[in-house]
Amino acid sequence: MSDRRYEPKQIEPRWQELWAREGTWEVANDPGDPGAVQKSYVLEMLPYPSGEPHIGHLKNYALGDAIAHFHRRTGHRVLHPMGYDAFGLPAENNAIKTGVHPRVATDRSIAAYRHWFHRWGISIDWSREFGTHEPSYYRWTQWIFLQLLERGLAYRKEAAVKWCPYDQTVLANEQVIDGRCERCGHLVELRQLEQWFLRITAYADRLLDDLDTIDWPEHVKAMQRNWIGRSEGAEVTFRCEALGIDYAVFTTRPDTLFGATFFVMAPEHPDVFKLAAGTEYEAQVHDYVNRVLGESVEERGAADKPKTGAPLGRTVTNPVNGEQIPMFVADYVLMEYGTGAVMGVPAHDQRDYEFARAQQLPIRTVVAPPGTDDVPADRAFTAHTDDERLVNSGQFSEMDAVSGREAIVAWLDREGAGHASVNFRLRDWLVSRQRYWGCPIPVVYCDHCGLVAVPEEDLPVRLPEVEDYQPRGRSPLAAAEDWVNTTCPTCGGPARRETDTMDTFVDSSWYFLRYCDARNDAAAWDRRVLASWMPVDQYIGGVEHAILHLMYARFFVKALADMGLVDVQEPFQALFTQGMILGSDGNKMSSSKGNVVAPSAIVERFGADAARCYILFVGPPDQDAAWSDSGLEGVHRFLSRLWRLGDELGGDPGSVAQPPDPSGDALTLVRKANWAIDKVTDDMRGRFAFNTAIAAVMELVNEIYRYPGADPSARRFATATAASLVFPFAPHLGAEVYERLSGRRVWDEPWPDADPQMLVADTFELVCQVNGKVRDRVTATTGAPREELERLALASRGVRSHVDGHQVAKVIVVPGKLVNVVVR
RNA sequence: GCCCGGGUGGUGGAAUUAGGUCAGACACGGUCGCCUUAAGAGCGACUGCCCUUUGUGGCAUGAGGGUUCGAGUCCCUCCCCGGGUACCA
Repeated sequence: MSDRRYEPKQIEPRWQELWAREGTWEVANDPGDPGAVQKSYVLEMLPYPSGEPHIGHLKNYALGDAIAHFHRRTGHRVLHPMGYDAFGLPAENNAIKTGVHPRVATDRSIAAYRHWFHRWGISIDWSREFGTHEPSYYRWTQWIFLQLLERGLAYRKEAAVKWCPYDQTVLANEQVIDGRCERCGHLVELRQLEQWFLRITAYADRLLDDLDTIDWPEHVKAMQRNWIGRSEGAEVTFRCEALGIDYAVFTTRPDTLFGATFFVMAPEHPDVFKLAAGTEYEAQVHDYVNRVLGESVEERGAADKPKTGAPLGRTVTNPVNGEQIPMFVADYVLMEYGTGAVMGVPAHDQRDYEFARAQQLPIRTVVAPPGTDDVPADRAFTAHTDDERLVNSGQFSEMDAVSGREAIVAWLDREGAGHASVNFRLRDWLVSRQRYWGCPIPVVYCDHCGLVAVPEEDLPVRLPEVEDYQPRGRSPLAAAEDWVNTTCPTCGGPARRETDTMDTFVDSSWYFLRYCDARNDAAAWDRRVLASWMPVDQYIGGVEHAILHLMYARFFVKALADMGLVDVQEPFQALFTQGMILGSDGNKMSSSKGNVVAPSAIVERFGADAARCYILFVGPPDQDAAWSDSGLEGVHRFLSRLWRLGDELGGDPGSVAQPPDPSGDALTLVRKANWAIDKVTDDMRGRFAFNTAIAAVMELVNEIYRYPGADPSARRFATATAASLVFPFAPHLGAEVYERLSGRRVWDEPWPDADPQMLVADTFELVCQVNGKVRDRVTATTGAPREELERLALASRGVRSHVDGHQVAKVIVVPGKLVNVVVR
C-alpha cells in the first residue's frame, strides 16, 4: 500500500491549466444539423458579482457541473456557459459609500469570480462569457425593450407605486416583502408617479397554464400560481343615481349578491372626493383619505388591523333587488385589485363583516345550509357546506349555491348589469428605476413628437459617466446634461433622453438566449442557432428566484415567441432549486454571526474536489445543510483513499477493462464495480441523488481496500471505475487517477455501462418470515421456482421452530426475495 | 387563515419512485485495537434502545387508528417543525 499522500494542490492546477489551454469545454454552434447529436443546455443562474463568490455559489456550480459532465459522457453536446448579472443596486450603493465607480468594483469582482470558477474546475464554455453591463450586451437589452414598446407591451403610466425612501427608487410589487424593500429592508411608501411598465398581465393566463408543461418543483409552481392569483367570478355594475355613474365591482361570490348591504371604495379611487362633495361627510372623507394615504404600505397591509372607513353620503343601486345601499370609503379595499371598489356582503365575508360591525350596518344571510333560514351572523362566512342553498334571494331563493350563482350571473348578463369575469392578482411589471447603475431606457422626449424610440441603429444608448450617484429621487443620469440633451430622431429638434434605468431583472430575463449566440454583433441572436440550443434543459438555482426572475424570464420568452423571434414557449424545461448551505451552528451564514465559511479557505486547504464532493455528499441537494468541518475531512479521506489506490496500481498505464471470467475476490470486486455503475447512473439520471451516488463510490473504494490480495486486473478495473464515476463530482482527481491507470482522459471515455451479467449473483439470501417476522435466512438459487423457495423456507430451522404446533394457513412467496409463512 | 415541504440513531442522512430482505447504506462523532519511541496520518473492529431469561429475545421511523400475510412507505384523525403568501373581494 502506498504511503505517499494525496496532494490536491499539485493535482488540480495541472488539469485546470490543461482545460483552459485546450478550451476543453467549448462547444460550437451547429444549427445545420439539429438532432444529429442530442443537445443538452445545462445552466446555473448567473451570479451577481459582488466581492468574491460564497459557498452558495460553490454549491450551485458544483451541482450544474456534475450534470454537465454526466450529460457530456452520456453522448450529449453540452452547452454550459457563464456570465455575470452586473448591473444593480449593491454595486451602486457601494460606489456611494467608497467612491469606487460601480464599473470598477463590478469588473474587479467579475475577475474574482472568473478566477474561482477556474480554480473550482467548473467545466465552462468560456468563449461565450459576458457581463450584462457591457454595451455589447445591453445594446440588445435595449433592442428588446424597443420591440416590447412597439407592441404596446412596454408603456408609461401614472400609478400609485411602491417607493423605497432609502434607495430613492420605485420598486416592482415583487420586490416588496412584508411592506419593506427587499434590498435594504426600509418601509416602502406609496407614491403617485409616472413610470415604465411591462405588460406581463397580458400573459397571465399563459404563464399559469404553461406551468403544466414544464418539469419544475411543485412548490415553485405553486408559488407562481399564487402570485398570478387567478380568481373566477363576476363583474357587477352598481349605479349611483345621484351622479349618474356606474361602478363595477368584481366578486367571486355572485351568489351572495342579495346580501350586499353596503358598497366600499378604495381611498385611492379617483371618484371618492367627487362623490363626497357637497355632502355632510365631505370634510370627514378628506381627513380619512389623507390619513390613510400617509400610512406606509406595511401599516396599511396589517391584516389584524381594525376596519376603518368613512361614509360618502351617497348610495348605489343593487342591480338584483333595486335596493339603495350606502357608499363608504375604507382602506381595506385596494385600488390595485379588481375595480378598486367592492360590494359589502357582511354575512359571507370576514372583512365585510368586521366593517359592518364597526359601522353598524345590517347583516343579511343569503346562503344557508338546508333547513335553516338564518345562520348566526358571526358564523355565516366560516362554515360552508356542499349542500348550501340561497335564501332571502328573491326569485333565486331555494336554489343550491352553485346553480344559484350561475343563474344570477346569467340574469345579470341578460339585464346588462354584469357578466362572468376572471381577475388576476398579478400586476404589470414596473421596470423603471431612478438609479445610475443600470441599462438606460432607449427613448427620448421631444417637445414636438412626444415620446420617441431611439432608432435601432443608434443603439446602444450608452450609460454616461457621472460624478455623483447619490439618489435624490430622480435618476443620477439627469445630472449628465450633455448626455440628456440630444436631438429628436424624428424631427431633429431638441429632445431630452429618458433618465431612468431598467430594473436589473430585465437584464437577466434574456441572458440565457444570448449565451446561444454570444458573439453575434449583427443581432441579439440568430434564430436558427437559438433553436438548436433552446430551451434550457436543466436550470439550477436558489428558490429565492421562484417568483421574480423565473416569472419575468418566462414572460420575456413568451413575448419574444409571439414576435416570431424564438421558437419555444418556455425558457427552462426543467428546474432544480438547491438548498442553502448553513453555518455549522445551523443558522444562515452571516458575518454578524461569525459563521461564514469562505470557499477560498476550504479550497486552499483541502482542494476543490473535496469541497465540491462534500457539498454534494452532505445531503439531498434541494435541502438546506449545515456546514461541518469534520464532514469535509471525511470526504477528503475518501478521495485520499482513492488517490492511493491509483498511486499503487497506476505505475505504468495499461488496460482498465473488466477482466474476463473473474472468480473469487476478483469476482466480488467486479460485481461491486458494476453495482456502483448501476447505482451512480440511476442516481444521476433524472434524479439529483448525488449524495447516494458518492456514497456508492465510497462503498466501491471500501470494497477494493477490503480485498488487497484480489487479482490486480480486477483491482485496476474497480479503481478505474471508481475514478470514472467520481469524475463529475471530483473532476481533477477522477481525471488524475484514471490517467494514471489507463493513460487516457476520462472525459473522452463514454460513461460506463453496467454488465448485466455482473449485476445478478447465482444465489441470493432468501428471507424466511413467519407471520411477517424474519425468522431465518437461507441461500437460494437465483431464479428458483416458487415451490422450491417455499420448500426451502419451510425446511429452515428458524421457520420450523416458529411453525411448530401451529397450523399453516397460507404461504406467500415473493420470488427472488422472501417467503412468508402465515400460521394460526 | 390559505398553499407547499418535512418529522427516521448522539449528528447529517439511506431505504419512500412499484409496500417485502432482522430499518438505519454512506459519512461524522464515539469506544477499543494494530502500527509508531511518541504524536499525527493510516489500517481494522464495535457503535438505535431495553433486559434479574444475552435469546436466531423484546421494543423502535412525531402520536393514535385503519388496510394488508407483511407498513417508515398506502388511507384516516391529530400534534409539531420549516418555507411561501396574505385585508386579492
